[in-house]
Amino acid sequence: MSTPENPAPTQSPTEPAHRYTPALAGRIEERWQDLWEERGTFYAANPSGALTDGAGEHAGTGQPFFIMDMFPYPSGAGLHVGHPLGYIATDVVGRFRMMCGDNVLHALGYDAFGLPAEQYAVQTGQHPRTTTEQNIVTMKRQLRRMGLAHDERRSFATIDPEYVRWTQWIFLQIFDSWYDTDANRARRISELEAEYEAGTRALPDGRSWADLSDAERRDVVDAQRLAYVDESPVNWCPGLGTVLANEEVTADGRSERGNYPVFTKSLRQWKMRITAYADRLTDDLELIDWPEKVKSMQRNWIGRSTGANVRFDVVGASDHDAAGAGAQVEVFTTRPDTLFGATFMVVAPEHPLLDEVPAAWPDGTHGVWTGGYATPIEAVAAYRSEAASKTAVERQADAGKKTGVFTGHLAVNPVNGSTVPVFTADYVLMGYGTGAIMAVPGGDQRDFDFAEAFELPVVHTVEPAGGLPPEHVGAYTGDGVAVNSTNDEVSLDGLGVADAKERIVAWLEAKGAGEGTTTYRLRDWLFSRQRYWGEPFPILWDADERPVAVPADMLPIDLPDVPDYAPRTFEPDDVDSSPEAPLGRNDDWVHVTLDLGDGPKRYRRDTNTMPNWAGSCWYYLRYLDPTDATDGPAEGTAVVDPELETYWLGPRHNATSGAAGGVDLYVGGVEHAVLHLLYARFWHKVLLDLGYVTSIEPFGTLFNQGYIQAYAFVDDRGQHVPAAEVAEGPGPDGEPQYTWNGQVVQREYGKMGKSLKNVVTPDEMYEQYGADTFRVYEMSMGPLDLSRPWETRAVVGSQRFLQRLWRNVVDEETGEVTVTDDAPDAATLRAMHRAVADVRVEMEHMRPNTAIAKLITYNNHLTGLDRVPRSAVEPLVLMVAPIAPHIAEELWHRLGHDASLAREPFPVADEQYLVEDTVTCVVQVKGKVRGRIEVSPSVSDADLEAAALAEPNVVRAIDGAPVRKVIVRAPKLVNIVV
RNA sequence: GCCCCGGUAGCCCAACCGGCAGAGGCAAUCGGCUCAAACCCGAUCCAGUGCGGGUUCGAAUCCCGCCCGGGGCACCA
Repeated sequence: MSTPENPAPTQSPTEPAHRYTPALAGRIEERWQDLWEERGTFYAANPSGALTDGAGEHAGTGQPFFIMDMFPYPSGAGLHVGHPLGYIATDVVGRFRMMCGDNVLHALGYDAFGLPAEQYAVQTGQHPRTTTEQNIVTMKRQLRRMGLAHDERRSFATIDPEYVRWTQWIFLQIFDSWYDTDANRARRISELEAEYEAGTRALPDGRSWADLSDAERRDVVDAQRLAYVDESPVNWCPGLGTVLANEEVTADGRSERGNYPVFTKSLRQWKMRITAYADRLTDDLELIDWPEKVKSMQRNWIGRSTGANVRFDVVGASDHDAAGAGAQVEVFTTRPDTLFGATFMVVAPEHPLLDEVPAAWPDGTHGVWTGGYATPIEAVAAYRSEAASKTAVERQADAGKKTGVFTGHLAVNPVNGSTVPVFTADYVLMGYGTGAIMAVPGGDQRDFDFAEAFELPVVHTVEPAGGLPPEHVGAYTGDGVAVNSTNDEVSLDGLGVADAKERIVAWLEAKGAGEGTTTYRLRDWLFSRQRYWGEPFPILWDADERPVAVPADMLPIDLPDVPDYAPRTFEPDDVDSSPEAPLGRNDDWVHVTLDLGDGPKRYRRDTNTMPNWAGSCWYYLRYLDPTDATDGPAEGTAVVDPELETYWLGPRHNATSGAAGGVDLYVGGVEHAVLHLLYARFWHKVLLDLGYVTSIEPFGTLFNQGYIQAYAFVDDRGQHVPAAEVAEGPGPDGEPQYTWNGQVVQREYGKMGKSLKNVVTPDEMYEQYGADTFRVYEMSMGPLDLSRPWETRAVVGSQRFLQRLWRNVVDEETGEVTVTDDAPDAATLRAMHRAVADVRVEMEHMRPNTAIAKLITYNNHLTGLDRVPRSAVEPLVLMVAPIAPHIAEELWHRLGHDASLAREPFPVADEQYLVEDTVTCVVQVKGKVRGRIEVSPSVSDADLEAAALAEPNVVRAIDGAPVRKVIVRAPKLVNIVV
């Protein structure tokens, strides 16, 4: 077995024995990876407990710095070169922070439950646990070979029973909570019961607690839990055989995963009351350092909008039958100031008002309103069934086209007593606001379109200064002042929009006709799935079909063996199908007899599993305290030791941590903007309310990395051809042309994927270049947040850089270290300190691409020297270390240092070498460069101006014209205006 | 339709608060090394910053209006 010091002879006899070849790089890399592991080099020290650093010490004076990657899904397909980009970036930051003296915590776990793992297992006919664990082993090997500075002791997978235990434990905490809107936080169910018992809190429906049976009391409480079961319309996806959360359904009504149709079906399902946190989830975005794009996506998804609920009396109907007599319809509007312009109403087709409609059309019904039907009953029934049968896709396609029908109901506008017709139309959604709107065609384009189609009157109640131009057609949605908005008691005329809103809301509230309110687009999170590969719910159903929490000491509830773990799926468009949970297939598991303190009883286990998001909702906490309760409080009842949470995550736990605390750097793709990131924030806030954490937000700083894209090539038949075998050459017109086996192929730009035949794997890169070269290339391709194309042939540039670095220290022929102990010359000193100063700035701002450029520049300077001074190259080796750690460790070692450089201080520039002896001053005439003069950096404005005016080329350019103005920016620039 | 990001050399990308358009890499060309080639070393070539206006002594950078590419949202009252 050869060692890096004594490499095996290379194939080619002419190749120097000690050249930095891929083979040598590989030996160096694997040796250091073993050494780091043996020494525990990257062990992060907790302030107390079992986890110390590699030397057995607890956390010292270094600032805690917690770095995280969005953890991977161990796919069966293996990694391609695009996947590790973020992992390398966080590794570079982590190693850099370590060299800056921070106590860095960086580890990687695996998100291993979920649909793809299950589907892969079904395909290969194996148990999901088998395939998932195999995939994790493969992925760990690929990632280890990259040399990531992770604390391996803190790695885990969400499928580990010890992890599942805590996922289920958190679920039970949420189940055991309700939201106190007065205190604006979650509290324990026992406190709710105590307040009901004491009579200090009224029951929602006004009944008396004392009068209720035990069963009734449980129903009251169960309905208020943050994790609750209810029957309501949910997203049912027959193609996947499970229900889905709103966040998992695309805008055109298909499943995000698998792209199957999704139908609305009323089912009894578990939900999480995330809506209780809508305000805090919106407001606290102010406290964290996230990309504005992600923040706005979250705000958008939560969709807070303030306005008013206004009640319209429904009239007229009583003349025909009893339906609706004395009834009211409540609408939500963000523009109560336009109430005087409401000339009709629209309710969603599913609105309960339509359950009974008048038997005959009232007087004054326009022909166009009826849709040709003889009675409102027929018209509404027809429209409702038409709307119900419309798929989300069709509805989407029809957006903008206004359909609807008059319901026969008339309502009274509370501000002016005018009678307005009530229509139903599918442009009003039952799921938003109250499912009913007041239509103001003068102020809303959608209402205007509807009014035009149905010949309804238009009243403008807002006008811009100077009034609407006579040629104005359509709604006026701009700013302006109220007009036509006066009744006997209140007038809005002349008020701006904000003032008008305030005045009319006050009037509505005084009249009892409405009140100011806030609505949200966010819905409660549908939390149950009818799949096998997920966490079972720690819930038992008693004989009365009421839920009972499994005691914490009985956790985890393991997945049962079932004869078939494939989900029961259906034809993707089978609307009438219903979910069937695979866990129900094991009768022995489902039915249990347990003594929960009131004697042995029969229970039925909940057969749902949790969504994939559950495990990723709290994994950041697991990194802090990965050894379960052994590190925690004596009873072992908390998900994370409070001391560790405060140390790593608490508000202002280091110099850059904000008031919300949280992970110091969280890197991942933007695709989780509203799913994982919203759910995790919600769980974190529940844990905060219950006192388990002190940080207000889980992720203090978020960074979205770009994607590595790739070119793919297709032939005439549209078939992809292997990208690696495509040749590029000039075509007949001089433009680049691509050929494969002699035939011309077309180039496409996009993802890297098996079916596109353009996958490049990290393993190939290790083999052909080594891990360090691969790392340097990925980091030098461009800024981290930009997507860019992979180009294997360009990797050689990074390899050349490392080879030159190697040769600056080691003789390729003999393997001898060639550095001298001579003092560097002045130019080298200046170049070195310039590089040190610049590289530090680039690293601090997470710009490895420009840091590498400056390292290359300095390395090239050293290459030009006859002998490289040790003191000139050692700082370079240290600065390279975060990006290419193996070669840096090896050179550091060969330069005579016994210890790893992982915690050597990152070089600091000496100011005195940063000032140049002279600087080149540019002299412009009318903004154009006409001359250059060498001057002292400390030259005075006056001297510089005089020198500039004397410069021969400048004199020629001025050509005797009178000088009007001279702008001097000493010492770099003079601009002469003539 | 609305919102966000981007457009600089053949390609990937730099350019701080407006101050010489170029740090780095790839490719190409030439030269050196070599019996020769590859590797390696050295050098050269290449854009006036997507388009049109404006502000300024001076604009890749700031403002206005467009074009192209990528992403997000989309009958949310």
